[in-house]
Amino acid sequence: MKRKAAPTSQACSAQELEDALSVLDGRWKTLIIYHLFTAPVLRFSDLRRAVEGISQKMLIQQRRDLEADGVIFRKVYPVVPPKVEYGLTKDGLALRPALQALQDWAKSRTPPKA
Amino acid sequence: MKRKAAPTSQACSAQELEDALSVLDGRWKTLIIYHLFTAPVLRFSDLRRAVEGISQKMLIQQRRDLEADGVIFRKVYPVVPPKVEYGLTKDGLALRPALQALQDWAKSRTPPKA
DNA sequence: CTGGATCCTATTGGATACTG
DNA sequence: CAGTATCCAATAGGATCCAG
Repeated sequence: MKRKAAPTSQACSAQELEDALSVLDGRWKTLIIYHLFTAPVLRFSDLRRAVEGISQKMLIQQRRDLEADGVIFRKVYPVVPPKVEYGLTKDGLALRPALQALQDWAKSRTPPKA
Repeated sequence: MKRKAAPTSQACSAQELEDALSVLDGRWKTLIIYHLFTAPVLRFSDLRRAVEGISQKMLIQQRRDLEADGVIFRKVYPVVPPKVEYGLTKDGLALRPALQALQDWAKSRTPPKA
């Protein structure tokens, strides 16, 4: 679901949390970001292979959202076979601790079943 | 969107991240958890007022998911006017650093516009 | 290679009425 | 008070075809 600007008009800082989540929401965003941690930059096709399972549409769409949110940057090379590289911006990189914390949580909590 | 078990069958630990996100996904889950940080336990109506904007259906539904994921517990009092209290489990509380990190990120990144 | 545009379906989530 | 059930609208996301 799309979390738009929270209607929370109060002083409640749950607002900030919503703000952060709104950036990461979407089935693939976090995955895209995650994979961008593994390399300085990735090309479109690299990302598509990395995320694996993502449709072209989603990769473009969610990538664009992330770009709009200033999390990832896009560098286009004006060459014959189009070449575009994507990478994390300052804000994107700053997201690492948070994602790491989530990942740690997933690992540490009462082991599911497997 | 519902993030079901990631089909990622590889050794890639993006899986863990997905796992964590799947628990928090849903428009209100993080908000519910967030508000449960503010008190040891909250009653149904308390939560409803706290989250504010959430429909009864969503509160029940998402709360139940969180319960199923072992993030929050539910204590029913067999009294005349039904009384049920909700609180965070061990795993739920362990989620705090992660959510805090996200919140910090939201605050620290290039100030939007407001 | 990158990515835009459509069509289409599953899911999400909101409103409301009803029950113990 | 807490929870359920149903009807409905909005949206996310997948497949596919087209274009620079």
